[in-house]
Amino acid sequence: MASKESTPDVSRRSERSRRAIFDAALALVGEVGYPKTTVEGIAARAGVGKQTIYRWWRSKADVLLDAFLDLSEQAAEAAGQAPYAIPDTGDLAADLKGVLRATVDELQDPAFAAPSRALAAEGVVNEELGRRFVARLLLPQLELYADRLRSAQRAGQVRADIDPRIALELFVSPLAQRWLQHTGPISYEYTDTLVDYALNGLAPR
Amino acid sequence: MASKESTPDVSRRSERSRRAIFDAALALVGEVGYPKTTVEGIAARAGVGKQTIYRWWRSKADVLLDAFLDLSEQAAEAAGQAPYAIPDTGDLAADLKGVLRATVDELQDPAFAAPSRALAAEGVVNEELGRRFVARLLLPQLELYADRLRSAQRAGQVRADIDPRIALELFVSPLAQRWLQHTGPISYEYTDTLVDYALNGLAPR
DNA sequence: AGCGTACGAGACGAACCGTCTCGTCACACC
DNA sequence: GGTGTGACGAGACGGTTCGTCTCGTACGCT
Repeated sequence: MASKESTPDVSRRSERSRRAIFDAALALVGEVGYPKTTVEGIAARAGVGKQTIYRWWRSKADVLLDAFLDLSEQAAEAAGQAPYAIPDTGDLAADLKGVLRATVDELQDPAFAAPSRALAAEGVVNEELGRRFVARLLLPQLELYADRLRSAQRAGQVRADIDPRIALELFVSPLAQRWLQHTGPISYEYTDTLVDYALNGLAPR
Repeated sequence: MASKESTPDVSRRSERSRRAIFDAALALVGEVGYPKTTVEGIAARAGVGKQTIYRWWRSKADVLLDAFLDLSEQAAEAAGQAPYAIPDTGDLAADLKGVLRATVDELQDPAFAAPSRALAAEGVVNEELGRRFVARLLLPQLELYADRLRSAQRAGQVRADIDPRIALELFVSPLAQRWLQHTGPISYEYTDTLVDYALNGLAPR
């Protein structure tokens, strides 16, 4: 006897509907924007009853989070084995600049940017969803930077007393803020500059 | 003959209603959250007809932006003459740490944080409003940091070839991102560390 | 084979939306 | 001061979406 609140019988779930809902949600967010995307609209486009959505998710934000996670997994598989590991050529500055340039490209891709923006915005105001978004998407990404910085510490290219988890924010957060809040333009030149400033510092050497 | 689209006769506007709407909007956002704040709710609480709100603003986000700008001005006046100018004692690190600590306190204040969060979130997804939010609130703040950094450049404490507008992001953006996206805790120790890392760089000196 | 349950479809009341229409009253203008 | 214009509070209105519910159908465990 399953608890009344728990999700229904997962083994009988229609994979076909699940995928159709993901596709419809991502498409709608890209086409009409997040605020105008409705559960009814998703259901209609997916050829699915509303109840089927409400049976498995609690809100449209929930649907979009799962849809985006699914999209990310697909993208990761398509991109090859290691999902977005940061290269380690021994040249820290070059490695970081390369990854940030790839991120810049990603942020310009509407298919990726629209749902990502929507989820980030929802997370700002809805703490519970925000924490899930961060834990499942953002933090794993940040951890890759931390790993690369630790490697640089072992190589003596970064001071040993530096906390990698904070250090990475010096170049990641500015890019994130410019993108999210439109506080400035985004370009390769900009991210390259961030890396240079972060590694060398603002004070004269 | 005024254009049909322009705002109605401003000289006949009720200041009483304007203030009541601001108070109600800020109170509701703080109490029930931004998504559950409605135009009808604001009108009812302010003791005002809905039309009076739609006559002067286009959306609840617009109302909240004006309400928050008003709140900021009041706070600035109450805090004294110069609105949040960054002190210049000659010790750049200490000055920055002081201001950032004050910002940390501000971000913990619910009366200030709730509407600020709501506007930031709306701005992420609504670019037009986002740009106004940034132009009228965020950029003026950032310019103060840029000014302080330019002063430090003249004093030889910051390299002359550094772009102050980008440099300030090294310590401002990480704090912003942690606060907005809940990517990590916020504390004096954290912001102090950011300033140290940014000024001295991650690489060994 | 059959039972159970997820499914598509859509009806339902509730909440808000944004527009509109009242009658009232404050204030700008003369 | 007197007058008339237009903003005001109030709320009715149709439309949209919400989240719940109730059907009959058909898929998939056991």
